[in-house]
Amino acid sequence: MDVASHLRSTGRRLTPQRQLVWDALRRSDHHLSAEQIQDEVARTVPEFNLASVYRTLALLSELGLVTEVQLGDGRGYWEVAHEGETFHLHCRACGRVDHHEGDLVLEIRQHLTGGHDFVPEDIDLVVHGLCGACAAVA
Amino acid sequence: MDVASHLRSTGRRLTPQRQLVWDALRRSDHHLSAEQIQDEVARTVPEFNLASVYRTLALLSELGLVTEVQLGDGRGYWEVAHEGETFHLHCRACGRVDHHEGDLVLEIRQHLTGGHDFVPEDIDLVVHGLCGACAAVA
DNA sequence: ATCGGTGCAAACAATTTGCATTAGA
DNA sequence: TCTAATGCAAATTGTTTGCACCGAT
Repeated sequence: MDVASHLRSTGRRLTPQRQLVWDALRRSDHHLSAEQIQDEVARTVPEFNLASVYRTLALLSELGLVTEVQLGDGRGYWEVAHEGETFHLHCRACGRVDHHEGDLVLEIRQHLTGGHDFVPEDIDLVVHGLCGACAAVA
Repeated sequence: MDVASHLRSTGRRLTPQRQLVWDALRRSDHHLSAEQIQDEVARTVPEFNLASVYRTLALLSELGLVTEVQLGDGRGYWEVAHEGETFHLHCRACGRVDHHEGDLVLEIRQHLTGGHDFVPEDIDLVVHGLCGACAAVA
């Protein structure tokens, strides 16, 4: 589950930059934009290059180690890839994003497989609304 | 259901540009990006301004007449707003996008309302995969 | 005659890319 | 060593905005 082996197995090199981006994502409990990753890494390695963040994310994504989520504000947010299929609960008040494992996405897949003339692959499900805390205040 | 009345009722003006953008969307059987709308309109009115397309889309969206969909390529696609809740089936081979009415989105809403500590509002569901025709060829 | 709307061009923001330099393997 | 990866800055892309002019009401 470490980057090193994933990289080596595809002939890629392990660089400090890649390790740092990966570490930042693992360490974080929430989704990070490319710029947030840069900021995070820059806390220990100032002047960390943003282009490297993007290139690393593209690579890690290709290797299936990270995933991008679109939350509706036009920029991409990244997280360590999950095992099962998950969807996102995005609070419009505090901005927090939770994942939800569970069988919902699977149900969607099954729903589609029966009858609809379509072979589902990736399912992007983002639910916008209010998280418990924010709903309580409102 | 025409733009004119919607605009007038909110004190907005009906301009040829707005009418043209609306017509282009109504006429189209699929989702259009801002640039595609410009191209479409430009067939009858060359030199149609792209900024006006964006401004018109923002306005029509605010009035609830059109909706934006994010298909994953970073740009926005637009369609005339639907009555019920729908989701999108996006074919990665031919690029076609179908909507699906039906109770799936409603089920998702219900699923969330029971137990999960979250108040769902907008549900963005895009299923990427292969449409019937493309799946047959593959 | 009023403002609201348009066109144009410049501003923006997120992401990508070309190229010379650096550094894993 | 040898080629892949980085840093930097410039280029792209989709979208937004400031402002002078124009036109729907």
